[in-house]
Amino acid sequence: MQQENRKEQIIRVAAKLFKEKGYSAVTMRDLASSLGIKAASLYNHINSKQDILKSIIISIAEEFTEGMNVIQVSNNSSIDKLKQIVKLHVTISSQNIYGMASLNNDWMHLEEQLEYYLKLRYDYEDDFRNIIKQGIASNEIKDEKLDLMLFSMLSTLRSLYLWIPKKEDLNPKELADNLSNILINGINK
Amino acid sequence: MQQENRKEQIIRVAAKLFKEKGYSAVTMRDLASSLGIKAASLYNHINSKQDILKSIIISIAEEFTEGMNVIQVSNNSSIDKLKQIVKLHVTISSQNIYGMASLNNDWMHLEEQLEYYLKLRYDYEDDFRNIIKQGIASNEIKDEKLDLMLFSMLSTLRSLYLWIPKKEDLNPKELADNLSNILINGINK
DNA sequence: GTCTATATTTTGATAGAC
DNA sequence: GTCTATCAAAATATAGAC
Repeated sequence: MQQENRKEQIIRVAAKLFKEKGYSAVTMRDLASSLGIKAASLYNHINSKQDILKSIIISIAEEFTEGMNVIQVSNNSSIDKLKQIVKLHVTISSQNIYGMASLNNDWMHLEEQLEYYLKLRYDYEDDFRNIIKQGIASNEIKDEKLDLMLFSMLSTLRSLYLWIPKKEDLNPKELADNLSNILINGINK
Repeated sequence: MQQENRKEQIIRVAAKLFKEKGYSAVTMRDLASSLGIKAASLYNHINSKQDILKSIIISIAEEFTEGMNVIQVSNNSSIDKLKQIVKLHVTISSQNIYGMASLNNDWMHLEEQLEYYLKLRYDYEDDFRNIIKQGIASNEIKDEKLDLMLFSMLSTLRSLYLWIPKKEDLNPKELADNLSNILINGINK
């Protein structure tokens, strides 16, 4: 396990505070105070508050993009690709509980990187939609309300960061399996 | 249709801005500017920024509570109660697109009303969970992963405010029916 | 690498004229 | 009901000592 330097520590603690109150409501004094130093000292390690947000969001967004690229080129069925997507979200969310909050709620405060972020996001949704579409074409998935199915699955997956921390004894693989089952087969007996 | 007075207009426009940037990032000057007046003039109609947030969130939270109370006392099957919950979310979300953003993302900035809000929220989730539980007991719903089923449905329903605006020609009843079908029966063919 | 001191802007909110 | 003027506090960030 690699050692965490001060900059990484600042970003990690910032992400935690951003999850609790949102990016805009967290001050550099709040952040410094959480680290036991003065606000001015932060600037020896980071360029700006903006820059912290960028570090948090962009790295996670790129993880999703890379994960989706791997899934796309696999030769699995559409349903299996969906299961891989669920696993991707569970894995990344488990490892970035705090960062996922910023990704979901504070992306609009990105400035120079906003356009880049939005492109990654739209491309991801397009890839997701196309996998469902292929599943409809191959008769694996119901041929109705494509966008609504996408929205429903994506909403649940994007909210995982809120739910995972409430279940301490969570096995990521088991969660992914159970969640896949619910999303694909519903709750009906 | 009742006429909107200035206070109601302020709250409505504030909710829209809060959805775009979050409560903390919207200044009273932003809000005033959107209304074509000066920030100081706002205070002839409202007490504080806090008070605007409270007005937005609490009224919607109480709508959910009232809706859930009606559903609970009905004599419907558990599956039908779940369908009513879906309809409740679609209806309230359709009519409060902007307010739903604050309810979901800015509730932590409530101050005096925070405790009250959290009570409404927890009670709502408990009622929702109990309806699923009854469905399991009556053999309507799969007997597995109660909390995960609850989380999955609630995540989708709470995100409706993000999705509804993208579909202009939306019929709330049809949306509720289609969404119920997806949540209950899944996407599998 | 952290501190004190400080510059500059921006914030929510009030007083009082019209 | 809106304005101008203003306050006091809080914000991000920098300079320079240690």
